[in-house]
Amino acid sequence: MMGLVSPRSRTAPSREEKKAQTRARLLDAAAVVFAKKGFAGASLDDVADEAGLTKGAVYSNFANKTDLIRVLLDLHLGVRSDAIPGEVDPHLPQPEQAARAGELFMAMLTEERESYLLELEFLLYLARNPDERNPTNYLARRRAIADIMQQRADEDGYTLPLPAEDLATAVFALGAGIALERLVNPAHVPDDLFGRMLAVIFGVAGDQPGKPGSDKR
Amino acid sequence: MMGLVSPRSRTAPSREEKKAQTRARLLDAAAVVFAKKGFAGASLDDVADEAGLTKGAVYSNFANKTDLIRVLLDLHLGVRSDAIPGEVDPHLPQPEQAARAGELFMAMLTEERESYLLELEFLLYLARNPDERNPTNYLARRRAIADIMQQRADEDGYTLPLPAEDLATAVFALGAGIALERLVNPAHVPDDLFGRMLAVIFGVAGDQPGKPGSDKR
DNA sequence: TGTACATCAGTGAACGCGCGTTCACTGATGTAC
DNA sequence: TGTACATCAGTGAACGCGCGTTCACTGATGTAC
Repeated sequence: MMGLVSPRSRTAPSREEKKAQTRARLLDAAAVVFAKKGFAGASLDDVADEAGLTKGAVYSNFANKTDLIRVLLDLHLGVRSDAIPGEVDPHLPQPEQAARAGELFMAMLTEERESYLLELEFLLYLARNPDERNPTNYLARRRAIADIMQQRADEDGYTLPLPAEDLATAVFALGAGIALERLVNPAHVPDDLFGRMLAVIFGVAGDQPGKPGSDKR
Repeated sequence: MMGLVSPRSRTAPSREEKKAQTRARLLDAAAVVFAKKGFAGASLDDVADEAGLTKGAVYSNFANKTDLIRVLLDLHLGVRSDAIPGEVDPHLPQPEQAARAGELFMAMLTEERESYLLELEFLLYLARNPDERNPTNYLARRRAIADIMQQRADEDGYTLPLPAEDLATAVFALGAGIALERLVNPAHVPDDLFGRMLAVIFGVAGDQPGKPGSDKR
């Protein structure tokens, strides 16, 4: 998100700018390192090294390791998959929307295995530290998806098989479960499984095996 | 003086027996402690304390911490949910089978939160250590479920919406995702969500408006 | 504009603690006679 | 049956290392005049 080039950019960067930059580098490095080794398994030296800095830089920008984890958590959780509904053309027929959404999700999993590892680490952390303020915008995200699903169902004149919010929860859960399985056994999960399941769930399950003669439109 | 007992129990236990018992106590303790703190976060002192023993007992029974993790992994992975299909009465109508299986799964989640935390820790471990021999009997379990689903579909005369193996993968994934969400936000996942989704997926989702009554052959 | 001083982000070394691992030992169990 | 020795599971102390955290310092940036 670099906007207009400020006059500053010809000058030496200000202290504030440099500090913000350092902080960002540390957070990026932490995301990489924590995904790879876990919160407990990764050291602050690992993080600093990955960022090309020293541990002192970490302590100059964060109170301690836990604080770093919390800030990172606020920054990352759930960001991954929020963009998908907006990228699916709502004018396509429903089964193709399902297939397309499934495809996008699977592509994301493949490209950003690391993000998902980090997210799992976050979820475990939250599950083990329930006192921790839960920064999930989970309910807002779920409502957003639920609204989209309801709206498209209304427009296209079909009925959702479950209340929209519950369906949204289930779809998230299915995605998370598929992601998890893929993380451990990539070969066991076909690429189009998520899309096909979406089609089944939304009740427009195209052709079924053993049922010849079903026509695509 | 207690009366007659089996000869063994009057005798002092053999060395071998005592060792096996110690090993079992350590493994139980490790399951508890690793679920609570994670592999990296929990120390062997924690494990030994939980078992009422000392670290030396751990090293007398396992080569090192990694070995303990591996043995525990072999022992626990996937054991949780395998029993469910056998507990569902196959003579019930399909939607009730779905509801019943969902109910059993949810009850298990609630009662054995710790087991699922441990399983997640395992999965993360496997995802991060792909060299590790993957001890999952995952494929066997999947095939077993797939066979059961196929068989019941055949008997009751309906068609599975996806090839049985893929459907089994998806059902596992849905369960895992629901479990994950529940772990973090127990209140956000209705108790009967899994059962209702199973009913939807298996195509007997009560009445769907706009779809004429499906007849069994 | 230049000069002198103040600030403070990041450095690098140090500290102390907890951890995984090792090891000499002990005392109960097993074995030979 | 009893006696003498061997074995070995588990103990408890020790070791060394890596970690989170602290701190005196440095040198670039900021400020006052």
